[in-house]
Amino acid sequence: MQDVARAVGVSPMTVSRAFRNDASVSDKTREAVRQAAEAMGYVFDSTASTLRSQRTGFVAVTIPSINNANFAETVRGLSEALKPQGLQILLGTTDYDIQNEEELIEQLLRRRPEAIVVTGGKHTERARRLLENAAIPVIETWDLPERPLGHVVGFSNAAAVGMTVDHLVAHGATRIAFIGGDADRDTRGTDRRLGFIAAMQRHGLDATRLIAAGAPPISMREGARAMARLLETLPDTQAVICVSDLSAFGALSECQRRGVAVPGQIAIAGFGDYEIAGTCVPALTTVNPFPHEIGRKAAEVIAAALASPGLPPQRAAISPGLIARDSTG
Amino acid sequence: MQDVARAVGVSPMTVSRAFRNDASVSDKTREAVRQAAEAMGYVFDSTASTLRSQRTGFVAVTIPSINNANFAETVRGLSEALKPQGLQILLGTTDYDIQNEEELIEQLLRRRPEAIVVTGGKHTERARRLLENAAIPVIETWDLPERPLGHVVGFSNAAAVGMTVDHLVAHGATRIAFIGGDADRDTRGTDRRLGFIAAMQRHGLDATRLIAAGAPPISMREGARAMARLLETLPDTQAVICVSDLSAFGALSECQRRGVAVPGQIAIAGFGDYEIAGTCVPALTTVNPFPHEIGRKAAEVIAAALASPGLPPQRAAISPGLIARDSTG
DNA sequence: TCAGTCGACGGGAACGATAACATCAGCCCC
DNA sequence: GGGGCTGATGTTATCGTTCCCGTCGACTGA
Repeated sequence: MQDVARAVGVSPMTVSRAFRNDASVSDKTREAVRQAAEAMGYVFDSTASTLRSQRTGFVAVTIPSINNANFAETVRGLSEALKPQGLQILLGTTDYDIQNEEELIEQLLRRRPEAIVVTGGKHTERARRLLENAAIPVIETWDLPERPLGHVVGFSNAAAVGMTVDHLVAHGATRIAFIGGDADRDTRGTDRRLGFIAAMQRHGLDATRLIAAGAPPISMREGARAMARLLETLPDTQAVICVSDLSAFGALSECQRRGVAVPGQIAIAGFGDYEIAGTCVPALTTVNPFPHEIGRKAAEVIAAALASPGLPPQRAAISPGLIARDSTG
Repeated sequence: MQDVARAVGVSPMTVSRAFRNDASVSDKTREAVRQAAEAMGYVFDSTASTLRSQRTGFVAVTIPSINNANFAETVRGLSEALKPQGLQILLGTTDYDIQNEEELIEQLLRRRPEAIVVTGGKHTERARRLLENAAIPVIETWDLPERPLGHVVGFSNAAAVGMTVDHLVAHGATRIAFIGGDADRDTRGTDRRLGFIAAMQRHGLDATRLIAAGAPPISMREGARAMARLLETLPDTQAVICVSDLSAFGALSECQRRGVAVPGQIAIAGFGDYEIAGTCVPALTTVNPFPHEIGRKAAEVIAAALASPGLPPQRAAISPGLIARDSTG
């Protein structure tokens, strides 16, 4: 910056101002600075700017996996809405593990983000402390935690699966199964299973047809294997709800391989409204949790919280939408 | 850090050393520092460390879209292999546009990454200049550029599609079509189309059955629409290669809706070995570009380049593997 | 004409760590 | 016993910006 200043014949302070568009610099000077910088190959150094101004321009985001269209959509929504505010996403993945999440959160906080968005509402005690001490807006997403850390933009995974159960029951199904992961690692998956059980009991139906398909997140392949197990052990099942569209599609593919008619012999529903759910034959009944909307709203909350630091914790509840398609008749 | 130092009764320098595991500090002191920091809720500030040490611990990565399982896998491979080296990924998306890429690269370079990984080998002139001036290792991936900027970890998209053409021709197909995006925006998609044309000509076959399915990246839905168009305009087509497995699955689903037998009436091949290709019925013939491997190797190159600054540009060619499945007989 | 205002720009200190060098006690070994 | 070495710690200056305050000339309006 010194060098650029010398080249233009101004002070470093003026160069600094020229690079930020807000400060009072004449257009002529600004243009001269830009050109000199471009010619010299100078690239502004945010690390120094960050230290002095105490503004990093980062928003930290944790998601379970980058290889998941739903979370990717949330990140995209966030990113799009944060960009005009001059904020950039610093992304990390937890691999569906709250221990990893704790470590990741610490890593991210060292970078001094201006806000942090986490997926889910279940964290280790130390992670909670870290987030509380960070003195920045915290947004929990994809869940409606009972004991929120700060702001919340999410929905009830249990209630969303309840909608699917209601839909199947309305179509006359009574022997309904649930395919999900087997551990408590994926808390959203667990919530969906619990939501299934609660809804079945509410209808006075048997809620014990639970197929555990391995360590979450369960893939198409695991969904297929789980369906094979279901067809063999509980062949009179009329409908099955899968923890995600991916496993639901795997289940559907297994039926196709075995010549089991869907929905004729067994109805299948998924979760997430992945693109595949609308494309495959028969198209899958699913629930749209509006992942992009979650990201967009989280960005709005961040903007509001940064604008007025005393803002009380916001709670934006998203209403997932049931999408009834051919796979459930 | 001052406060922690006071609490423990040492100098800030000792605290600094205690936080980095390499320096010579007694175990007792280190432990005392950790505990004091934990108790006081102190979180290490990388921004300051970064400025003085000129080490950010960032590796910048640009990908076209976060919502793509192939690129996500590359990022995962990178991330896993960089973590043990104490490097963290700073991710940005270009939305398949080299103008966006230019802007993104500038944004990322301001953060002073220690290396940068870009997807593809086509960039604006200014982006090339920025990368060359940055004086850090540059790794181009998912391509084998003729005029590389630095290191390369990739494969020839054209040759990969050539393998698929060879496979179909070996199975007796002569009237083969290609479904892809319509613009030059997605350079890898364009390379695949050109590779298709070249391979067809090499076999002395008609290479004009090209279906343009809209602005890249083309989705399942667009693949389905393109297949509808293909079946209507060129009904004697024996096989079709799609620019990705997603569009290939869309094409397959359209055949299923129309009762067109796959592979009996028309064979379908995709690209990318997405999970869906191995799950759907019939399973899709595809090409595995080993995206995770690309990420892993890129991380290796980064490690080598950071260890020995004079390292000549590396060129790691990945050999994509054809996976023949039921969809091509 | 002159006080007041405003826009454009400069000087010096500071953000919170760490590189580089200095110090110092304890130990080893001839 | 003293020189040399090693491990643990302290001191000073510094990374490249920006905050804070100040200066200076031009313009305005009575």
